[in-house]
Amino acid sequence: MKGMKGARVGNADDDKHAGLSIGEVADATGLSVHALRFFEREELFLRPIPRTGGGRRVYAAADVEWLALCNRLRASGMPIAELKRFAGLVRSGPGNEAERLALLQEHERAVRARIEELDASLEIIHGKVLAYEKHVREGTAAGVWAPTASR
Amino acid sequence: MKGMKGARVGNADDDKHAGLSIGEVADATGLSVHALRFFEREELFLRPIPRTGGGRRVYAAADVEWLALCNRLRASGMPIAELKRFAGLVRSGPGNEAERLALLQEHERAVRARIEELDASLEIIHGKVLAYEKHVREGTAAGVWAPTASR
DNA sequence: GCTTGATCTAGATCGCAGTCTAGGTTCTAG
DNA sequence: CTAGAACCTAGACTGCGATCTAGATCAAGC
Repeated sequence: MKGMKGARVGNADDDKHAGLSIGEVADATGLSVHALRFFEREELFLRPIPRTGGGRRVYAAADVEWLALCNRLRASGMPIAELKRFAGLVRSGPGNEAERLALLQEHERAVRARIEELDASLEIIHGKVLAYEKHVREGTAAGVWAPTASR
Repeated sequence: MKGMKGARVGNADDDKHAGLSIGEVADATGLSVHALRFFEREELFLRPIPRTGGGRRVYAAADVEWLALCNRLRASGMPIAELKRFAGLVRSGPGNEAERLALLQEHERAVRARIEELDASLEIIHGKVLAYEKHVREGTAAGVWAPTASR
């Protein structure tokens, strides 16, 4: 029972999972323990993460859920600074929902724009792929290949 | 006629545009002159860019076309290192088309995967936006908002 | 000829988002 | 009691992709 991380054995909350260690949260979210500490320094959590008597972080399921959303926002290109702003809004409680909405809408807009840009690039790239496929298949220099000329 | 950069006045190739200055290429491609020099150091061009007697770079239309493709590849997330590899393949002339094709196919695959990831994130984010819109409209706490709890 | 703007090289610096290190401390199984 | 895994803090370092600086040169219009 060495590599069992923070699971307090025979603690009766083996199932209830009252608190999670940083390692468990890392496993659950895919973030590294380094990243989790970094996120905390950057104030990306919705609350100060509480500690055990020994000084270790004790996360709740809600923190993991929040991190899952953070992961989505990050994966869709939201910079840390903006995520931080969002976290700050949520942290300061009700009353700023319109602001949060605006932030999310703006991000949604950005993501859609990014997807469109990728679609446009994809079209070009796919065109190149087709040209090269044809070239490789038939030997016809339909794309452009001369080292000096271009492409 | 001060800000006319590299256009050689009355040189008869006002229209033919035999050679472009770095500034003109910057304007044409959206890359900064710094970036263009950086690209050259990184060997991303298909040829050594020739110089005037005075040591200034003289680009050809083909270079601009190549940069346009580079921009597309970069915009779709291709790292400089991979672009460099591609440039190297093209530079070394015919005979490696299959390798170029493989590189482009792999990139196409990566771009499609990235788009799918963004689509997935977008769905989540849009869901949040809808929840917040409803909340702001109706005051119903349908999303999750408590500062301590989560979200 | 002189001023002004564009360009040159080499190298330093930047922002982002972590990642890693050093030097400890805490826990838990055996 | 002890080994070893997991954890702690503060701060240094990394990789990428530029971007900027310094100090000089070149080119064009007046």
